[in-house]
Amino acid sequence: MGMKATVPITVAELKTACSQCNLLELCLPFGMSEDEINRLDELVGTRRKIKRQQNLYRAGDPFEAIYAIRTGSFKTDVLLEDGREQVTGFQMTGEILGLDGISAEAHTCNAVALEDSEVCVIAYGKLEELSRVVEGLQHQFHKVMSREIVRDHGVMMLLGSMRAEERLAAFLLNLSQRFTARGFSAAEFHLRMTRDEIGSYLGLKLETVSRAFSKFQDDGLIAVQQKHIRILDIPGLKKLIQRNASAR
Amino acid sequence: MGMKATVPITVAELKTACSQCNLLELCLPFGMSEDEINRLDELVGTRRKIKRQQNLYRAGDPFEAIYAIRTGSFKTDVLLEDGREQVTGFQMTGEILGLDGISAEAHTCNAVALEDSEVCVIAYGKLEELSRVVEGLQHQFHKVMSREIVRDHGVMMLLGSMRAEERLAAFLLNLSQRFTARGFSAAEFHLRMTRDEIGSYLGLKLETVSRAFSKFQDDGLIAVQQKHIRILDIPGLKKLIQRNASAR
DNA sequence: CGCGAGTTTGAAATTCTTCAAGATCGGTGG
DNA sequence: CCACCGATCTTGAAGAATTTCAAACTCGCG
Repeated sequence: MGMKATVPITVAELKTACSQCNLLELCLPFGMSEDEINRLDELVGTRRKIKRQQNLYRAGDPFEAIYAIRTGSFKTDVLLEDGREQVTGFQMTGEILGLDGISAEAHTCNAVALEDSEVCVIAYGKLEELSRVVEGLQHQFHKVMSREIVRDHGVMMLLGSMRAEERLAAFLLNLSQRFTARGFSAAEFHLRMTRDEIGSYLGLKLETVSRAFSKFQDDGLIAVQQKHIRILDIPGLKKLIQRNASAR
Repeated sequence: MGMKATVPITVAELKTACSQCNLLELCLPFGMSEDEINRLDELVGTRRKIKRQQNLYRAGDPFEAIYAIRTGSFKTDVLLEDGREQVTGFQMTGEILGLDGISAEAHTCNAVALEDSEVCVIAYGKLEELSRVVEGLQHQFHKVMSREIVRDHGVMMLLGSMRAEERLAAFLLNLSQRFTARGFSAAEFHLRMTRDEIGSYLGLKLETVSRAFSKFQDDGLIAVQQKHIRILDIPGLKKLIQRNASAR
């Protein structure tokens, strides 16, 4: 096991050049010039595979890196002492995980893979360093963080002001839109999360989620078969969110 | 009204040196070296006074600056087409407003002064520029954004997994802790927001908020007199949050 | 083929909201 | 100086939404 400086390494196995990545328009480099993106190659140290149900990180883990999802999907959640779980988000390819850790130099939530997944590991120190010289990277990184804040406000709106069916409609439309952005069907997809996880995210019990799914099916808005969803009436779902003027 | 280059200007009226500010440990410069803080003087362009009930910015306004609260307090909210309001946060001195605007170069929520207030205007372009050369500023700014994300997750926990009384208890404890950090009493303070605004923030109707206040008073946890709050039993409030194991 | 995790559905219980009516407060004008 | 006004807050009672509890169903997998 001697170390030989000349041992050839298949770099592609370990590192991922952002410039070669097909997730460019969804991920951190979005909006950067070609020139700038080429300077990002040192940014992504390694990739890391995470098996379904495994943690990418846990609350309390020291913060060292943020992660860009290359394949697969995740949920993030926070736990209360008494065991209550709140899912704070579901993330898919191109989205960034771990931003919560910057504030206290430790992660504050758990990130769990919903399926076998792979992430690009972006050492945070390197990111700060590089974003001091690559303006586009600095700006894009700020945008990513800000987008997360805006997204969170949307979830608050959902949880604080919408009723059960509106929440689920908003959730489905959000998924649909994100699948579309990734080149998948807007109308047909597989849920990677359980009813319980959806419920936790939406502030509802799993039975309530299930009932809302059934109701949508009865109303001809969607076709559900366990985790397989087909949206039949997108405008109908949209109307649901905006019309029910009665708040909670 | 001729312009004379030699007219003496009382700079202190227009600009605020961070290095002279008593909010240092609460605000953006927190954690930076004295040396670094001295390089911040060009950062804060002007101060701006906002009267009670007036907007610092509105959803849709072009994004140009973030704001540090010097005096007073604010709420931020998002509105749905049908008029529903979701208060996304209450901010006090030293806290930063406007981070939501970075993502789309336009603000996505409204910021309204809850009392006559004053903010430091931090031009965003200048902030990016300066944070490329002042490492401490870069890092602190990232921390501020990350902290906002963590805070939002806490609100999601609140809205998604707690019942009415738990939410109010968590809200009061959070206020108490933030007042303490500012050198005010942890146990006695004036609420700057209405029951309706608290309700919107907590995902409850104002009557529910009022009833929870009354209940806490009956239980000897607090003394309420309209907006004046005296907390009598902080451990009691804390227990409320963690003990009620039954989730929603 | 059967097991178990995840899902659906029903009925009762609970929490929160809605509607309605008074009460309280700070400020204003006679 | 005081009565009154509007805004805000409190409280009660009825109603609605969601949860809880319980039981049965479905599907993929060993």
